[in-house]
Amino acid sequence: MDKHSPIHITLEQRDEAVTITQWVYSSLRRAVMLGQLPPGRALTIRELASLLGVSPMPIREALRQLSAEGALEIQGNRRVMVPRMTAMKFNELVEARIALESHAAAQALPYMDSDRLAQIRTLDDQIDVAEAAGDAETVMQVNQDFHRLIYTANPHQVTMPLIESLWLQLAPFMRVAASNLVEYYQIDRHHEAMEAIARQDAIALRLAIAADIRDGCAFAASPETLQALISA
Amino acid sequence: MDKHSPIHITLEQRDEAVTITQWVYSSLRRAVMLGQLPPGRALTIRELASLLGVSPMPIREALRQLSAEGALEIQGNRRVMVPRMTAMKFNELVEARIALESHAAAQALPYMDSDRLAQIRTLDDQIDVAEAAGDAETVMQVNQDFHRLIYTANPHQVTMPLIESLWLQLAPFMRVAASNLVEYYQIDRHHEAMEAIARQDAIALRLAIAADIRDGCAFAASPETLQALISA
DNA sequence: TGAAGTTTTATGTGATCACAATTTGATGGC
DNA sequence: GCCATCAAATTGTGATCACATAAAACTTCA
Repeated sequence: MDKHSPIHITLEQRDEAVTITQWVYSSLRRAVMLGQLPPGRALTIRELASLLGVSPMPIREALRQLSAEGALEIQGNRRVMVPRMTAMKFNELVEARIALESHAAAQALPYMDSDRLAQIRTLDDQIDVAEAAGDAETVMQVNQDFHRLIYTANPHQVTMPLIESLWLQLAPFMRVAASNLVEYYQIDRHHEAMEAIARQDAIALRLAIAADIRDGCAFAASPETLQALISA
Repeated sequence: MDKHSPIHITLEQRDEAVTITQWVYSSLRRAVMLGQLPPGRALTIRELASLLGVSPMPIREALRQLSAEGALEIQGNRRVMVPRMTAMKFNELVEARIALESHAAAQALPYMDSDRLAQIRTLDDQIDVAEAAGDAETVMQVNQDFHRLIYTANPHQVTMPLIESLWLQLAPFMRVAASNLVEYYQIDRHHEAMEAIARQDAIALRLAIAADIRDGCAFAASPETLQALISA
């Protein structure tokens, strides 16, 4: 049944109030985020359907949505797979993140209030704890929440879906790299960002976000790491 | 059969080599671009199916893809529609365009060659012609091609899908506004951009692109025009 | 032994159907 | 005249099926 490598997806509890398609979507989305789907591996509808225990229909819809979001790629053969990464593409994704997220942060700054800043500080503390425990998985997860909580201060959301798309494209490769090395440098950048928010200093915030992203992705941009990611 | 207002979609010729879903997708996409689908109007799968003369299945897939791209919006009721516009959201979309496209232009600049620049100049001439003829439709169309041809000089594309998403969200409202007024100011900005490309001047290119977008959307940002768009 | 041609299998696409939930339109009461 | 209530119609969701195409496996020949 398995073409090349077997696939294992950690299923989450199925909520009755939600449609099967939505459940399949979030399941597959997390599988992509966690790097559970090998890049280049062809995903067949029927295989995923039996894997998740549903009919092919919700799988089709979820795959199309994920493809539209850049998480998956539809080849000419009409086969769908996790896109393969290249060093140049990785760099482009990081640069796009910097451009979009520093902009999103600046646009969100005027809407920031003390409540939200307090929540952001809480997340930063959680990252601290996870970092000390060497839990790279949680660090990445909460780090995303940290960034999202900043950008979503802006009630007129147009950038967040675009940013999520970039995260989806980077995540499977970031994770492989992150497992090698738990970083602690981000703390400084996060503090810079939080101070900039407190001061309502847009320029400083942009710089802090940009530096945070660049630092967080720099280790993966080393030739040997990238090579490992690509061939993986 | 029609809930509130009747819908008319200009169908393009169905290419046999392409799947029905793809044809439906491009048809609906263009309908959104041309503002043929009234914002807020609920789109039902069966209605579109009979309108396009296909089964509900390809419609479902196309709607999901367009929703993932931000062209359509799925409400809690599981109803799909063209998102309504607000003045603030319009502004956010324009600012996001500026941030993303000026970045994309700068990232594409090193890859630009004389062949592509010549093609870009050709498109600018076509805009000139359409402008003189008062053909706002063609102006918008070719103007998009103009921008796209700049950004896609970069062979490692990650920003173009994001930019297309912003275009999709803005287009239906831009068109309504553009029908009131055919602009000619863009020519200057386009010349600035092309000169910057010829000089490989990234900063000047960023400024030209940003100014072009801002100018092109400024007329729509006037309170009265926006009000007309929102209530339309 | 290896490559080309043929058969067999697997897969995506699209149509049809059943069902539950939502919306709509009518009805009755204040 | 207006709103709550209920019945009928509509709609999205998901499953199953048929078919054309692509991939894979097998056979055959050089």
